[in-house]
Amino acid sequence: MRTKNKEKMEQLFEKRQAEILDAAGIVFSKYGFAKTTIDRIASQAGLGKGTVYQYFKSKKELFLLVGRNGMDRLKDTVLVEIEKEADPIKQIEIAIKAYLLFFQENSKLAGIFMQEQGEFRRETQKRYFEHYYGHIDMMRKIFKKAVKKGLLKDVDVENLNNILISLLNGLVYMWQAEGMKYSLTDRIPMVLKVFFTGIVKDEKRRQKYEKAK
Amino acid sequence: MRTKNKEKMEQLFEKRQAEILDAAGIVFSKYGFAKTTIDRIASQAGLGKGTVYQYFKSKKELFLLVGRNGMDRLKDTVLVEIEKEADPIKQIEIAIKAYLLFFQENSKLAGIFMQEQGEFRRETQKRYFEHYYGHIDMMRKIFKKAVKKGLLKDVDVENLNNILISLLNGLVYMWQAEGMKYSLTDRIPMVLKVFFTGIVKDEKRRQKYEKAK
Amino acid sequence: MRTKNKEKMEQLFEKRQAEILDAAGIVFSKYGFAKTTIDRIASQAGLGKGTVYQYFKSKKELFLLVGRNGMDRLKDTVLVEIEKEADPIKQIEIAIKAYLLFFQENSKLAGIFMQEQGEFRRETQKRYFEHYYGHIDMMRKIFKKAVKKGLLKDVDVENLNNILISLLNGLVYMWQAEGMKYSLTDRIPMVLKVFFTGIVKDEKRRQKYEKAK
Amino acid sequence: MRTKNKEKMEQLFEKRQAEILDAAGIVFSKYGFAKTTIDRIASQAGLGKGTVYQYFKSKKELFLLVGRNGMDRLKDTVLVEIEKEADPIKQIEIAIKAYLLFFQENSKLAGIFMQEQGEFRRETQKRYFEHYYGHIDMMRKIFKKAVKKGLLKDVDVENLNNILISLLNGLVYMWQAEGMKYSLTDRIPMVLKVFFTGIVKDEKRRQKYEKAK
DNA sequence: AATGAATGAGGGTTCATTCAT
DNA sequence: AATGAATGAACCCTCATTCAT
Repeated sequence: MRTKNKEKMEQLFEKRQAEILDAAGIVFSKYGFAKTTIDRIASQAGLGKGTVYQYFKSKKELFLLVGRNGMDRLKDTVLVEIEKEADPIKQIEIAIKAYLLFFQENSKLAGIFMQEQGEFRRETQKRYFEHYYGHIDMMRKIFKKAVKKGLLKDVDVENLNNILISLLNGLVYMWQAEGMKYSLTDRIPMVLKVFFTGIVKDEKRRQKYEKAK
Repeated sequence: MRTKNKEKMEQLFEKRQAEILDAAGIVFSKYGFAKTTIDRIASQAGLGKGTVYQYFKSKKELFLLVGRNGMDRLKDTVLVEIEKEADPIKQIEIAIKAYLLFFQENSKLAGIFMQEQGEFRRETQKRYFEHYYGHIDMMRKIFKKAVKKGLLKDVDVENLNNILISLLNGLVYMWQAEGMKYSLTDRIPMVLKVFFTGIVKDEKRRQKYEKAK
Repeated sequence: MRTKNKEKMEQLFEKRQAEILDAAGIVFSKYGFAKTTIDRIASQAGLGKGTVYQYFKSKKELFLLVGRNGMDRLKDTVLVEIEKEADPIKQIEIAIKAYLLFFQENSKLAGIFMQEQGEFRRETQKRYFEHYYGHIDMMRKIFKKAVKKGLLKDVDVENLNNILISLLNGLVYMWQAEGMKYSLTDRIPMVLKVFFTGIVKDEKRRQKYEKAK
Repeated sequence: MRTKNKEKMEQLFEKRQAEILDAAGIVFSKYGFAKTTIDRIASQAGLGKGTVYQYFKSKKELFLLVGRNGMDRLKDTVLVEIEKEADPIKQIEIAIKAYLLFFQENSKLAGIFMQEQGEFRRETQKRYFEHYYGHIDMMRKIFKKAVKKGLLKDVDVENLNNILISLLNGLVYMWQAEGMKYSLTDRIPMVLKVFFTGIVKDEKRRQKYEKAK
């Protein structure tokens, strides 16, 4: 009986937490960190201001958790998709698709990640990238496998991974910055084409750029 | 006489403005927008707080102008370099190099651009990209020329341009976010290789991704 | 049957009340009024926060009752001791001893009385002294008796009483303020000597101060 | 010129500080620490809230400084009076008079000292008594001199000093607590009589209490 | 022109109190 | 009767901006 009650309480607690996190995501993404007030988050969640503080100890923590939460979901989403495939090249393709689709569907998060970098980079640098890691590391392994199998050119995987992550982030940031006026996922074929095959036509010229590792 | 005096005054005014802008750049990049106080900017510039307000109407304007200023310098730098070359592919190569070199040498600006996106995206969206435009448009023309000359694959230039800008921005952001622990310019060869020739080795597979426009 | 049940209930109620009062005494004396939270009192009492409010209507009332409670115990203690003696001078001696011993053994209360004066003096002035009264009045009567019997100099009893109470309170306050580093009861002989016989040796000089009533 | 200007500024600064300290003294003594708002202090001083914070870094600091300030004035006042006399017994008499007169004229301070003890004793214990020290030490020296000269009974000076300070504090506290309904200075003759000559008439009984040191 | 003292709007946070379970 | 989740009033403090000198 007691145990059951306790469980119920915990479930309620987590439900509330999630509700507030959701509300916070909406408000933060709409107004940005600085102009968001706890009052607004509370009323967005249909709660009193004090209640928010029962679940999160500060505005900053709440903001950071919205971000972390999104990160986790991003990683999970990508992971789930990747595991459906065995071929490394296909996996890269899928990861790119999943990544861009995720932000298309969770566009609020793009702005929040950007803010987090801008506002809290100095303090959360390490923590921030620890969370990226799951994702980055996943990609790194795929790249390694692909190189090993001779499917990819023999390049430095770290470097390559860095480039892909940068490209994807950059696409999302730009999309956000331009007001999400176009479909992010529509860009996927072109991204794959460029990333996989490059843009230069002339073979002689291509050779020239193949030297890099 | 009068006129001369007036000119002198104007020169002095602009010199002061530039000094404050410099000071602001240093302080904003160190503490971020929110934690920067006008007091600190003033004392960094060796001036009184009130004086800052003689030259700029608000903290926000000052911040935005630091950004705009950087943007202008970025555009000019890239432009100057590009004009030294006639070959479009070389121009692209040069633009990439100049872009990354610029941020390596003006690393403060990367953080400021990031903040600007995070804090003021909502309000400055248009103005912000108007300034990117100079730069973006420049690239667009080069891509067009290259496609026309048959040096590049026949792809949608808008889309392609978008991808390159995203890649470069993404690289700079990530470099910043990771604490500028490595050399940004060292990545150039690899960036060129990927962007120009792609990463996939197997010809059959490459074909598959060439379909996109 | 019913009555018995009711009595039991009342006993339980009073037991709870006393428990909470105890807990409150501990917490208030440790953290002071302002920094004490009802939550802490509740958990010190092993109860829920809401329960505290079933027994006391506010934090302030609770605090004041802790004080009043202590007062009552002080008065009772002194009274019990005094009644063992008939001689007024002895009674004064005993009262002084009992007073100081009480605070030595209930040192928490000294701090609480001090706070009460500081925080609530303005509002509780009358109520506060009504409770002192029992004690003060007791002393007054003894002084009167002693003067009447010619054991004490013929001085204004009100005034004298005031002085003794002040002296004792002052001793306790100072002892508290200095961190209770010494034994309060060790001071008793000296207090008696001063209060009963004064400190001036020279008889001529003594005469000079005897004029006051 | 510059120097003169600087001096003027400093004078202005100190004048403002003193004004705020005064205003704070009035408000704190009227409402107590907890119920005093910085806003009220500011408006009492005829200033804006922010200005108070230019001169004092927190409400607490301000409160503590009001106290310390009073302490210093008390010590100075007593010192000045004492130095007018050479005879130790007279000096004690004068100190008692000056002490009680000071609080009669600065009755606000009594409440503030009380609060300080109640609210901040835990944190300021040492600092608090360091400030009493000037005063206490002064008295100690007088007592020593008086004992040495054979004017006082040969008792432990530390202990005696403690008793006098306690008596005086106690008188002030009680006077405060009872609403300052009577004149504190009117009590002086009686205080001197008791402290100097004691209250017991009967010589045989007096002997009994003379044993203590 | 340069200054920095004065200002007060604004919001994060705490916690006594309430009330539905 | 006991509980503790929900509440919102209350207040400290910061700092961009103004303005008199």
